Amino acid sequence: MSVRVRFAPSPTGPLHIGGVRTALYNYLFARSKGGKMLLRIEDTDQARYVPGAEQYIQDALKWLGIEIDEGPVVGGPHAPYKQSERKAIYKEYAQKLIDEGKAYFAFDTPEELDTMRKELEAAKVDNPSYNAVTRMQMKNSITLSADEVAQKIANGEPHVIRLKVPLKDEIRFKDLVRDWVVVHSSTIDDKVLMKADGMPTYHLANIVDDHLMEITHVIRGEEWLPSAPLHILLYRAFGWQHPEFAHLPLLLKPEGNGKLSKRDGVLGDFPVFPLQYTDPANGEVARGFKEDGFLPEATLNFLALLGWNPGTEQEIFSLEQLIDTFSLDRINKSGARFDIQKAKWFNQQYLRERSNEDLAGAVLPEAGSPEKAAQLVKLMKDRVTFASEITSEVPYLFKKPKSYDPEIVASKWNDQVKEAMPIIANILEGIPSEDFNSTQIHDVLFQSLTDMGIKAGKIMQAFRLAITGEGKGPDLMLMLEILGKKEVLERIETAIQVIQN
RNA sequence: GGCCCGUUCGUAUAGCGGUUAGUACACGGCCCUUUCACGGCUGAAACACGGGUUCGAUUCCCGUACGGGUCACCA
Repeated sequence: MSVRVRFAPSPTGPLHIGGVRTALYNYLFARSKGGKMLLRIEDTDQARYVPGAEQYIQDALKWLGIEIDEGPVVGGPHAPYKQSERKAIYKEYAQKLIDEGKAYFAFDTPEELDTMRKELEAAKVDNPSYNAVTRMQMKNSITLSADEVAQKIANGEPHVIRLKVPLKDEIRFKDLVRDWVVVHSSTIDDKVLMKADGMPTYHLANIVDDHLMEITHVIRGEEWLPSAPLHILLYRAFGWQHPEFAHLPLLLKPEGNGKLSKRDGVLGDFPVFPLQYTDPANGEVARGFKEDGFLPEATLNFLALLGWNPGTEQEIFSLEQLIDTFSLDRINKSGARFDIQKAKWFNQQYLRERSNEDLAGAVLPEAGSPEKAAQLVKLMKDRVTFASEITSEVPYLFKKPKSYDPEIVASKWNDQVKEAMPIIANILEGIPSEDFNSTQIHDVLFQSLTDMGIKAGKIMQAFRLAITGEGKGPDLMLMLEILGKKEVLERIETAIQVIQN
Protein backbone atom coordinates (compact mmCIF):
# COMPACT_ATOMS: atom_id res chain seq x y z
CA MET A 1 0.00 0.00 0.00
CA SER A 2 1.42 3.34 -0.96
CA VAL A 3 1.99 5.99 1.65
CA ARG A 4 -0.60 8.72 2.07
CA VAL A 5 -0.22 11.43 4.70
CA ARG A 6 -2.12 14.56 5.46
CA PHE A 7 -1.53 17.95 6.96
CA ALA A 8 -4.76 18.99 8.62
CA PRO A 9 -4.67 22.50 10.02
CA SER A 10 -7.55 24.42 11.41
CA PRO A 11 -8.12 27.82 9.78
CA THR A 12 -8.26 29.78 13.01
CA GLY A 13 -5.42 32.18 12.31
CA PRO A 14 -1.94 32.24 10.82
CA LEU A 15 -0.15 28.92 10.61
CA HIS A 16 2.25 28.63 13.52
CA ILE A 17 5.85 27.74 12.72
CA GLY A 18 5.38 24.48 14.63
CA GLY A 19 2.54 23.67 12.28
CA VAL A 20 4.83 24.37 9.40
CA ARG A 21 7.29 21.85 10.74
CA THR A 22 4.52 19.27 11.05
CA ALA A 23 3.61 19.93 7.43
CA LEU A 24 7.27 19.62 6.45
CA TYR A 25 7.76 16.28 8.18
CA ASN A 26 4.60 14.96 6.56
CA TYR A 27 5.82 16.16 3.21
CA LEU A 28 9.33 14.74 3.63
CA PHE A 29 7.94 11.40 4.69
CA ALA A 30 5.49 11.26 1.79
CA ARG A 31 8.12 12.18 -0.77
CA SER A 32 10.73 9.87 0.68
CA LYS A 33 8.29 7.01 0.31
CA GLY A 34 6.96 8.02 -3.06
CA GLY A 35 3.60 8.68 -1.45
CA LYS A 36 1.00 11.42 -1.49
CA MET A 37 0.69 14.55 0.62
CA LEU A 38 -2.82 15.80 1.30
CA LEU A 39 -4.01 19.05 2.74
CA ARG A 40 -7.26 18.93 4.63
CA ILE A 41 -8.88 21.97 6.17
CA GLU A 42 -10.41 21.17 9.53
CA ASP A 43 -12.97 23.91 9.82
CA THR A 44 -15.58 22.23 11.95
CA ASP A 45 -15.49 24.97 14.55
CA GLN A 46 -17.63 27.67 13.07
CA ALA A 47 -17.02 30.03 15.98
CA ARG A 48 -13.27 30.07 15.52
CA TYR A 49 -13.19 30.30 11.76
CA VAL A 50 -11.03 33.16 10.52
CA PRO A 51 -11.43 34.35 6.95
CA GLY A 52 -8.12 34.46 5.17
CA ALA A 53 -6.50 31.82 7.35
CA GLU A 54 -6.98 29.16 4.71
CA GLN A 55 -5.34 31.28 2.09
CA TYR A 56 -2.51 31.98 4.51
CA ILE A 57 -1.91 28.24 4.94
CA GLN A 58 -1.72 27.78 1.18
CA ASP A 59 0.60 30.74 0.77
CA ALA A 60 2.91 29.63 3.55
CA LEU A 61 3.28 26.10 2.19
CA LYS A 62 3.87 27.45 -1.26
CA TRP A 63 6.55 29.85 -0.08
CA LEU A 64 8.44 26.96 1.50
CA GLY A 65 8.04 24.71 -1.49
CA ILE A 66 5.86 22.13 0.24
CA GLU A 67 3.72 20.74 -2.54
CA ILE A 68 0.23 19.41 -2.00
CA ASP A 69 -0.90 16.43 -4.06
CA GLU A 70 -4.51 16.52 -2.97
CA GLY A 71 -6.33 19.36 -1.28
CA PRO A 72 -8.94 22.09 -1.49
CA VAL A 73 -7.26 23.96 -4.33
CA VAL A 74 -5.71 21.15 -6.34
CA GLY A 75 -8.61 18.78 -5.76
CA GLY A 76 -8.29 15.01 -5.79
CA PRO A 77 -10.19 11.73 -5.74
CA HIS A 78 -11.46 12.27 -2.20
CA ALA A 79 -12.79 15.79 -2.56
CA PRO A 80 -14.02 17.83 -0.89
CA TYR A 81 -11.02 18.45 1.36
CA LYS A 82 -12.75 20.91 3.63
CA GLN A 83 -14.57 19.32 6.51
CA SER A 84 -17.33 21.89 6.51
CA GLU A 85 -18.26 20.57 3.09
CA ARG A 86 -18.41 16.98 4.30
CA LYS A 87 -21.07 17.35 6.98
CA ALA A 88 -23.39 14.75 5.48
CA ILE A 89 -20.64 12.14 5.55
CA TYR A 90 -19.99 12.52 9.27
CA LYS A 91 -23.67 12.43 10.05
CA GLU A 92 -24.02 9.17 8.23
CA TYR A 93 -21.13 7.56 10.09
CA ALA A 94 -22.27 8.86 13.45
CA GLN A 95 -25.68 7.36 12.79
CA LYS A 96 -24.02 4.08 11.97
CA LEU A 97 -22.41 4.07 15.39
CA ILE A 98 -25.75 4.87 17.01
CA ASP A 99 -27.42 2.03 15.14
CA GLU A 100 -24.80 -0.38 16.31
CA GLY A 101 -25.08 0.75 19.91
CA LYS A 102 -21.55 2.15 19.94
CA ALA A 103 -22.65 5.73 20.39
CA TYR A 104 -25.67 7.44 21.89
CA PHE A 105 -27.64 10.65 21.90
CA ALA A 106 -27.16 12.99 24.86
CA PHE A 107 -29.47 15.85 25.75
CA ASP A 108 -27.65 17.37 28.69
CA THR A 109 -27.34 21.12 28.63
CA PRO A 110 -23.99 22.82 29.22
CA GLU A 111 -25.31 23.82 32.66
CA GLU A 112 -26.16 20.25 33.53
CA LEU A 113 -22.74 19.10 32.47
CA ASP A 114 -21.19 21.76 34.58
CA THR A 115 -23.26 20.73 37.59
CA MET A 116 -22.25 17.12 37.09
CA ARG A 117 -18.58 18.02 37.01
CA LYS A 118 -18.85 20.20 40.08
CA GLU A 119 -20.60 17.46 42.01
CA LEU A 120 -17.96 14.95 41.10
CA GLU A 121 -15.26 17.36 42.07
CA ALA A 122 -16.93 17.93 45.41
CA ALA A 123 -17.00 14.18 45.85
CA LYS A 124 -13.23 14.20 45.30
CA VAL A 125 -13.36 12.32 42.06
CA ASP A 126 -9.95 12.59 40.41
CA ASN A 127 -11.05 13.19 36.91
CA PRO A 128 -14.69 14.20 36.58
CA SER A 129 -15.94 13.03 33.25
CA TYR A 130 -18.87 11.80 31.24
CA ASN A 131 -18.07 8.11 31.17
CA ALA A 132 -19.36 4.59 31.61
CA VAL A 133 -20.27 5.32 35.20
CA THR A 134 -21.64 8.83 35.10
CA ARG A 135 -23.58 8.49 31.86
CA MET A 136 -26.15 6.47 33.77
CA GLN A 137 -27.08 9.59 35.70
CA MET A 138 -27.35 11.84 32.66
CA LYS A 139 -30.00 12.53 30.07
CA ASN A 140 -29.19 10.34 27.11
CA SER A 141 -30.52 7.58 24.94
CA ILE A 142 -29.17 5.00 27.35
CA THR A 143 -31.05 6.26 30.38
CA LEU A 144 -34.10 7.54 28.56
CA SER A 145 -36.73 5.33 26.94
CA ALA A 146 -36.78 5.00 23.19
CA ASP A 147 -40.01 6.98 23.08
CA GLU A 148 -38.61 9.83 25.12
CA VAL A 149 -35.58 9.99 22.89
CA ALA A 150 -37.64 9.98 19.73
CA GLN A 151 -39.87 12.67 21.23
CA LYS A 152 -36.98 14.93 22.15
CA ILE A 153 -35.41 14.63 18.75
CA ALA A 154 -38.77 15.23 17.05
CA ASN A 155 -39.15 18.35 19.18
CA GLY A 156 -35.84 19.60 17.93
CA GLU A 157 -34.20 19.55 21.35
CA PRO A 158 -30.49 20.27 21.07
CA HIS A 159 -28.48 17.11 21.40
CA VAL A 160 -25.09 15.66 20.73
CA ILE A 161 -23.84 12.20 19.89
CA ARG A 162 -21.33 10.68 22.25
CA LEU A 163 -19.08 7.69 21.89
CA LYS A 164 -19.86 4.86 24.30
CA VAL A 165 -16.41 4.24 25.67
CA PRO A 166 -16.05 0.81 27.29
CA LEU A 167 -15.43 0.76 31.02
CA LYS A 168 -12.65 -1.75 31.05
CA ASP A 169 -10.41 -1.98 28.07
CA GLU A 170 -6.79 -1.48 27.36
CA ILE A 171 -5.68 0.54 24.39
CA ARG A 172 -2.17 0.08 23.20
CA PHE A 173 -0.57 1.28 20.06
CA LYS A 174 2.92 1.56 18.71
CA ASP A 175 3.80 5.15 18.02
CA LEU A 176 6.51 5.44 15.38
CA VAL A 177 8.33 8.05 17.45
CA ARG A 178 7.57 6.95 21.01
CA ASP A 179 7.17 3.22 20.71
CA TRP A 180 4.42 1.55 22.74
CA VAL A 181 1.86 3.74 24.43
CA VAL A 182 -0.65 2.10 26.74
CA VAL A 183 -3.75 3.73 28.13
CA HIS A 184 -6.72 2.33 30.02
CA SER A 185 -10.17 3.13 28.64
CA SER A 186 -11.40 4.18 32.08
CA THR A 187 -9.33 7.34 31.70
CA ILE A 188 -11.15 8.29 28.52
CA ASP A 189 -14.52 9.99 28.61
CA ASP A 190 -17.51 9.61 26.32
CA LYS A 191 -16.32 12.17 23.82
CA VAL A 192 -18.78 14.18 21.83
CA LEU A 193 -18.76 13.06 18.20
CA MET A 194 -21.46 15.29 16.76
CA LYS A 195 -22.07 18.74 18.16
CA ALA A 196 -25.50 20.25 18.67
CA ASP A 197 -24.93 22.48 15.65
CA GLY A 198 -24.72 19.44 13.42
CA MET A 199 -20.99 19.67 12.95
CA PRO A 200 -18.73 16.79 13.89
CA THR A 201 -16.03 17.30 16.48
CA TYR A 202 -12.41 16.98 15.48
CA HIS A 203 -12.29 13.43 16.74
CA LEU A 204 -15.04 12.06 14.52
CA ALA A 205 -14.21 14.05 11.43
CA ASN A 206 -10.56 13.19 11.74
CA ILE A 207 -11.11 9.45 11.93
CA VAL A 208 -13.73 9.34 9.22
CA ASP A 209 -11.68 11.44 6.85
CA ASP A 210 -8.42 9.68 7.51
CA HIS A 211 -10.15 6.40 6.78
CA LEU A 212 -11.98 7.55 3.66
CA MET A 213 -8.94 9.37 2.36
CA GLU A 214 -6.89 6.23 2.92
CA ILE A 215 -4.34 7.88 5.13
CA THR A 216 -1.60 5.44 6.07
CA HIS A 217 0.39 7.56 8.53
CA VAL A 218 -0.83 10.22 10.90
CA ILE A 219 2.07 12.51 11.66
CA ARG A 220 1.08 15.28 14.03
CA GLY A 221 2.16 17.22 17.12
CA GLU A 222 2.57 15.71 20.54
CA GLU A 223 -0.40 17.68 21.82
CA TRP A 224 -2.52 15.02 20.12
CA LEU A 225 -0.96 12.11 21.93
CA PRO A 226 -3.53 12.08 24.77
CA SER A 227 -6.40 11.78 22.29
CA ALA A 228 -4.76 9.08 20.19
CA PRO A 229 -6.23 6.26 22.34
CA LEU A 230 -9.68 7.71 21.79
CA HIS A 231 -9.04 7.70 18.08
CA ILE A 232 -8.03 4.07 18.24
CA LEU A 233 -11.29 3.34 20.03
CA LEU A 234 -13.13 5.06 17.23
CA TYR A 235 -11.37 3.01 14.60
CA ARG A 236 -12.34 -0.09 16.54
CA ALA A 237 -15.95 1.04 16.78
CA PHE A 238 -16.07 1.42 13.04
CA GLY A 239 -14.24 -1.83 12.51
CA TRP A 240 -11.46 -0.12 10.63
CA GLN A 241 -7.76 -0.64 10.81
CA HIS A 242 -6.09 2.44 12.20
CA PRO A 243 -3.22 4.18 10.43
CA GLU A 244 0.26 4.34 11.89
CA PHE A 245 0.82 7.17 14.32
CA ALA A 246 3.84 9.39 14.78
CA HIS A 247 3.63 12.13 17.40
CA LEU A 248 6.16 14.87 16.95
CA PRO A 249 8.00 16.61 19.78
CA LEU A 250 6.84 20.13 20.48
CA LEU A 251 8.65 23.35 19.72
CA LEU A 252 9.47 25.01 23.03
CA LYS A 253 10.02 28.62 24.10
CA PRO A 254 13.61 29.85 23.61
CA GLU A 255 13.80 30.34 27.36
CA GLY A 256 11.56 29.61 30.28
CA ASN A 257 8.83 27.02 30.29
CA GLY A 258 6.19 25.93 27.86
CA LYS A 259 5.62 25.60 24.21
CA LEU A 260 6.44 28.28 21.71
CA SER A 261 3.74 30.90 21.40
CA LYS A 262 3.04 34.01 19.43
CA ARG A 263 3.97 36.04 22.47
CA ASP A 264 7.51 34.65 22.46
CA GLY A 265 8.10 36.21 19.09
CA VAL A 266 7.10 39.64 20.31
CA LEU A 267 9.17 39.23 23.46
CA GLY A 268 12.26 37.82 21.83
CA ASP A 269 12.14 39.96 18.71
CA PHE A 270 11.83 37.19 16.17
CA PRO A 271 9.09 35.73 13.97
CA VAL A 272 7.12 32.64 14.90
CA PHE A 273 5.06 32.62 11.73
CA PRO A 274 6.22 31.78 8.21
CA LEU A 275 4.56 34.81 6.65
CA GLN A 276 3.55 38.15 8.03
CA TYR A 277 -0.04 38.16 9.19
CA THR A 278 -2.43 40.95 9.92
CA ASP A 279 -5.22 39.99 12.25
CA PRO A 280 -8.46 41.02 10.56
CA ALA A 281 -10.09 41.44 13.95
CA ASN A 282 -7.80 44.05 15.45
CA GLY A 283 -5.26 44.93 12.77
CA GLU A 284 -2.37 43.53 14.79
CA VAL A 285 0.57 42.53 12.66
CA ALA A 286 2.54 39.36 13.40
CA ARG A 287 5.99 39.09 11.88
CA GLY A 288 6.88 36.45 9.35
CA PHE A 289 10.11 34.64 8.50
CA LYS A 290 9.73 35.75 4.93
CA GLU A 291 9.30 39.43 5.67
CA ASP A 292 12.09 39.32 8.24
CA GLY A 293 14.43 38.32 5.43
CA PHE A 294 14.71 34.58 5.93
CA LEU A 295 15.08 32.57 2.77
CA PRO A 296 12.60 29.73 2.35
CA GLU A 297 15.34 27.13 2.00
CA ALA A 298 17.01 28.35 5.20
CA THR A 299 13.74 28.32 7.09
CA LEU A 300 13.05 24.82 5.85
CA ASN A 301 16.50 23.57 6.75
CA PHE A 302 16.32 25.10 10.21
CA LEU A 303 12.90 23.61 10.88
CA ALA A 304 13.84 20.19 9.58
CA LEU A 305 16.66 19.92 12.10
CA LEU A 306 14.48 20.94 15.02
CA GLY A 307 13.48 17.51 16.27
CA TRP A 308 15.05 15.41 13.60
CA ASN A 309 18.61 14.73 12.53
CA PRO A 310 20.19 12.48 9.94
CA GLY A 311 22.71 10.91 12.31
CA THR A 312 25.57 12.38 10.33
CA GLU A 313 27.28 15.70 10.82
CA GLN A 314 25.75 17.24 7.75
CA GLU A 315 23.67 20.29 8.57
CA ILE A 316 23.00 21.94 5.27
CA PHE A 317 20.29 20.18 3.33
CA SER A 318 18.39 21.11 0.25
CA LEU A 319 14.78 20.02 0.14
CA GLU A 320 15.77 17.17 -2.17
CA GLN A 321 18.48 16.05 0.20
CA LEU A 322 16.06 16.19 3.10
CA ILE A 323 13.68 13.97 1.20
CA ASP A 324 16.47 11.50 0.50
CA THR A 325 17.64 11.43 4.10
CA PHE A 326 14.48 11.81 6.14
CA SER A 327 13.12 8.96 8.19
CA LEU A 328 10.60 8.89 11.01
CA ASP A 329 12.77 6.74 13.24
CA ARG A 330 15.31 9.53 13.60
CA ILE A 331 12.81 11.96 15.03
CA ASN A 332 13.55 12.92 18.61
CA LYS A 333 11.22 12.31 21.48
CA SER A 334 11.81 15.40 23.56
CA GLY A 335 10.70 18.95 22.84
CA ALA A 336 13.05 21.24 20.96
CA ARG A 337 13.74 24.77 22.04
CA PHE A 338 13.33 27.33 19.33
CA ASP A 339 16.70 29.01 18.76
CA ILE A 340 16.46 31.90 16.34
CA GLN A 341 20.24 32.25 16.47
CA LYS A 342 20.61 29.00 14.62
CA ALA A 343 17.98 30.06 12.12
CA LYS A 344 20.08 33.14 11.38
CA TRP A 345 23.15 31.03 10.86
CA PHE A 346 21.29 28.92 8.32
CA ASN A 347 20.16 32.05 6.56
CA GLN A 348 23.71 33.30 6.34
CA GLN A 349 24.81 30.00 4.83
CA TYR A 350 22.07 30.06 2.23
CA LEU A 351 22.51 33.72 1.45
CA ARG A 352 26.05 32.97 0.33
CA GLU A 353 24.78 30.24 -1.93
CA ARG A 354 22.65 32.74 -3.78
CA SER A 355 24.11 34.09 -7.00
CA ASN A 356 25.42 37.63 -7.11
CA GLU A 357 22.92 38.52 -9.77
CA ASP A 358 20.11 37.28 -7.61
CA LEU A 359 21.19 39.35 -4.64
CA ALA A 360 21.89 42.38 -6.78
CA GLY A 361 18.33 42.19 -7.96
CA ALA A 362 17.13 42.06 -4.39
CA VAL A 363 18.96 45.21 -3.34
CA LEU A 364 18.39 47.11 -6.55
CA PRO A 365 15.66 49.37 -5.13
CA GLU A 366 17.97 50.57 -2.35
CA ALA A 367 21.12 50.58 -4.44
CA GLY A 368 19.65 52.77 -7.16
CA SER A 369 21.51 51.34 -10.12
CA PRO A 370 22.39 47.80 -11.30
CA GLU A 371 26.08 48.74 -11.22
CA LYS A 372 25.97 49.89 -7.65
CA ALA A 373 23.86 46.89 -6.64
CA ALA A 374 26.50 44.57 -8.06
CA GLN A 375 29.27 46.44 -6.27
CA LEU A 376 27.40 46.33 -2.99
CA VAL A 377 26.82 42.60 -3.27
CA LYS A 378 30.51 42.03 -3.93
CA LEU A 379 31.35 44.19 -0.93
CA MET A 380 28.86 42.72 1.53
CA LYS A 381 27.86 39.21 0.54
CA ASP A 382 30.14 37.34 2.91
CA ARG A 383 29.46 39.64 5.80
CA VAL A 384 25.71 39.60 6.17
CA THR A 385 22.97 37.36 7.49
CA PHE A 386 20.10 38.96 5.63
CA ALA A 387 20.01 40.42 2.14
CA SER A 388 18.66 43.68 3.48
CA GLU A 389 21.89 44.18 5.42
CA ILE A 390 23.79 44.54 2.16
CA THR A 391 22.58 48.11 2.12
CA SER A 392 21.47 48.76 5.68
CA GLU A 393 24.88 47.94 7.15
CA VAL A 394 26.60 50.60 5.05
CA PRO A 395 24.44 53.72 5.27
CA TYR A 396 27.52 55.86 4.67
CA LEU A 397 27.71 54.63 1.11
CA PHE A 398 24.49 56.49 0.47
CA LYS A 399 24.98 59.52 2.63
CA LYS A 400 28.00 61.47 3.81
CA PRO A 401 28.93 60.68 7.40
CA LYS A 402 27.26 63.13 9.74
CA SER A 403 29.76 62.53 12.51
CA TYR A 404 33.02 60.74 13.25
CA ASP A 405 33.33 58.07 15.92
CA PRO A 406 34.95 60.03 18.77
CA GLU A 407 36.81 57.02 20.10
CA ILE A 408 38.51 56.40 16.79
CA VAL A 409 39.22 60.09 16.40
CA ALA A 410 40.89 60.11 19.78
CA SER A 411 42.98 57.02 19.21
CA LYS A 412 43.81 57.23 15.53
CA TRP A 413 43.67 60.80 14.35
CA ASN A 414 47.20 61.68 15.32
CA ASP A 415 49.80 64.03 13.94
CA GLN A 416 51.00 61.49 11.44
CA VAL A 417 47.48 61.17 10.09
CA LYS A 418 47.07 64.90 9.92
CA GLU A 419 50.12 65.03 7.73
CA ALA A 420 49.14 62.02 5.68
CA MET A 421 45.54 62.88 4.85
CA PRO A 422 46.35 65.66 2.39
CA ILE A 423 48.96 63.39 0.86
CA ILE A 424 46.41 60.62 0.38
CA ALA A 425 44.04 63.12 -1.18
CA ASN A 426 46.82 64.14 -3.47
CA ILE A 427 47.63 60.62 -4.50
CA LEU A 428 43.99 59.82 -5.22
CA GLU A 429 43.67 63.07 -7.15
CA GLY A 430 46.29 61.69 -9.49
CA ILE A 431 44.26 58.64 -10.44
CA PRO A 432 42.11 59.23 -13.52
CA SER A 433 38.40 58.87 -12.80
CA GLU A 434 38.05 56.00 -15.28
CA ASP A 435 40.76 54.08 -13.41
CA PHE A 436 39.24 54.73 -10.00
CA ASN A 437 38.62 51.10 -9.09
CA SER A 438 39.61 49.17 -6.00
CA THR A 439 42.66 47.36 -7.36
CA GLN A 440 44.03 50.44 -9.06
CA ILE A 441 43.45 52.58 -5.99
CA HIS A 442 45.03 49.99 -3.76
CA ASP A 443 48.14 49.60 -5.93
CA VAL A 444 48.72 53.27 -6.48
CA LEU A 445 47.97 54.30 -2.93
CA PHE A 446 50.09 51.69 -1.19
CA GLN A 447 52.97 52.08 -3.63
CA SER A 448 52.99 55.84 -3.23
CA LEU A 449 52.77 55.70 0.54
CA THR A 450 55.58 53.17 0.68
CA ASP A 451 57.70 55.31 -1.60
CA MET A 452 57.19 58.20 0.77
CA GLY A 453 58.13 56.07 3.74
CA ILE A 454 54.63 56.17 5.23
CA LYS A 455 53.37 52.97 6.79
CA ALA A 456 49.92 52.44 5.36
CA GLY A 457 48.83 50.34 8.30
CA LYS A 458 49.31 53.29 10.63
CA ILE A 459 46.86 55.51 8.88
CA MET A 460 44.33 53.29 7.15
CA GLN A 461 41.88 53.23 10.00
CA ALA A 462 41.89 56.99 10.15
CA PHE A 463 41.37 57.06 6.40
CA ARG A 464 38.36 54.78 6.85
CA LEU A 465 37.09 57.12 9.53
CA ALA A 466 37.35 60.05 7.17
CA ILE A 467 35.37 58.25 4.52
CA THR A 468 32.71 56.48 6.61
CA GLY A 469 32.75 58.13 10.02
CA GLU A 470 33.34 54.71 11.57
CA GLY A 471 36.33 52.67 12.66
CA LYS A 472 35.14 49.40 11.22
CA GLY A 473 33.42 48.09 8.16
CA PRO A 474 33.91 46.31 4.85
CA ASP A 475 36.78 46.63 2.39
CA LEU A 476 37.84 50.27 2.15
CA MET A 477 39.25 50.16 -1.37
CA LEU A 478 36.03 48.73 -2.72
CA MET A 479 34.07 51.41 -0.93
CA LEU A 480 36.25 54.10 -2.46
CA GLU A 481 35.43 52.66 -5.85
CA ILE A 482 31.73 52.64 -5.08
CA LEU A 483 31.78 56.22 -3.85
CA GLY A 484 33.78 57.52 -6.79
CA LYS A 485 36.71 59.85 -6.96
CA LYS A 486 34.86 63.10 -6.53
CA GLU A 487 32.91 61.95 -3.48
CA VAL A 488 36.01 60.46 -1.87
CA LEU A 489 38.00 63.66 -2.24
CA GLU A 490 35.14 65.69 -0.82
CA ARG A 491 34.88 63.42 2.18
CA ILE A 492 38.59 63.64 2.91
CA GLU A 493 38.39 67.39 2.74
CA THR A 494 35.37 67.53 5.03
CA ALA A 495 36.94 65.14 7.51
CA ILE A 496 40.13 67.16 7.77
CA GLN A 497 38.15 70.31 8.43
CA VAL A 498 35.60 68.87 10.82
CA ILE A 499 37.91 66.65 12.86
CA GLN A 500 40.69 69.14 13.17
CA ASN A 501 38.47 71.95 14.35
C1' G B 1 -4.72 17.15 40.65
C1' G B 2 -5.70 12.54 37.03
C1' C B 3 -3.71 10.49 32.59
C1' C B 4 0.19 10.45 28.97
C1' C B 5 5.14 11.85 27.20
C1' G B 6 10.04 13.31 28.02
C1' U B 7 15.31 14.36 30.56
C1' U B 8 23.48 14.28 27.13
C1' C B 9 27.49 21.06 27.28
C1' G B 10 23.45 27.64 27.49
C1' U B 11 20.80 25.75 22.67
C1' A B 12 20.13 21.86 18.72
C1' U B 13 21.96 17.16 18.85
C1' A B 14 25.59 12.34 18.03
C1' G B 15 25.88 8.10 21.04
C1' C B 16 22.08 2.56 20.52
C1' G B 17 26.95 -1.83 27.36
C1' G B 18 33.49 -0.73 27.32
C1' U B 19 34.41 6.40 23.74
C1' U B 20 39.97 11.08 25.97
C1' A B 21 31.38 11.47 25.60
C1' G B 22 31.69 13.76 19.05
C1' U B 23 29.49 17.97 16.04
C1' A B 24 27.00 22.69 15.08
C1' C B 25 25.07 27.55 16.98
C1' A B 26 26.18 30.97 20.77
C1' C B 27 30.51 32.40 24.08
C1' G B 28 36.28 33.16 25.10
C1' G B 29 41.37 33.17 22.96
C1' C B 30 44.82 33.11 18.84
C1' C B 31 45.78 33.62 13.56
C1' C B 32 44.38 36.11 8.97
C1' U B 33 43.33 41.48 7.90
C1' U B 34 43.98 48.63 7.16
C1' U B 35 39.35 47.89 10.91
C1' C B 36 35.02 44.90 11.59
C1' A B 37 33.05 40.66 9.74
C1' C B 38 34.12 36.05 6.90
C1' G B 39 37.49 32.06 7.25
C1' G B 40 41.14 28.90 9.98
C1' C B 41 42.94 27.04 14.66
C1' U B 42 41.82 26.64 19.65
C1' G B 43 39.37 26.93 24.71
C1' A B 44 35.58 26.56 28.36
C1' A B 45 31.07 23.81 28.64
C1' A B 46 26.80 18.07 29.41
C1' C B 47 25.19 12.32 30.57
C1' A B 48 19.05 15.24 36.57
C1' C B 49 19.24 12.01 41.11
C1' G B 50 18.83 7.16 43.64
C1' G B 51 18.47 2.10 43.28
C1' G B 52 19.00 -2.30 40.54
C1' U B 53 20.73 -5.78 36.04
C1' U B 54 25.85 -6.55 34.45
C1' C B 55 32.70 -7.98 34.86
C1' G B 56 31.27 -3.00 33.21
C1' A B 57 26.32 1.60 32.64
C1' U B 58 25.25 7.96 29.30
C1' U B 59 23.27 3.52 27.03
C1' C B 60 18.76 -1.71 29.82
C1' C B 61 14.90 -1.90 34.18
C1' C B 62 12.46 0.49 38.49
C1' G B 63 11.70 4.66 41.51
C1' U B 64 12.36 10.06 42.69
C1' A B 65 12.91 14.90 41.03
C1' C B 66 12.24 18.21 37.26
C1' G B 67 10.10 19.62 32.55
C1' G B 68 6.23 19.18 28.92
C1' G B 69 1.41 17.90 26.89
C1' U B 70 -3.62 16.98 27.85
C1' C B 71 -8.08 16.72 30.58
C1' A B 72 -14.50 21.31 26.11
C1' C B 73 -20.55 20.56 22.15
C1' C B 74 -11.62 23.88 20.22
C1' A B 75 -8.73 21.82 16.96
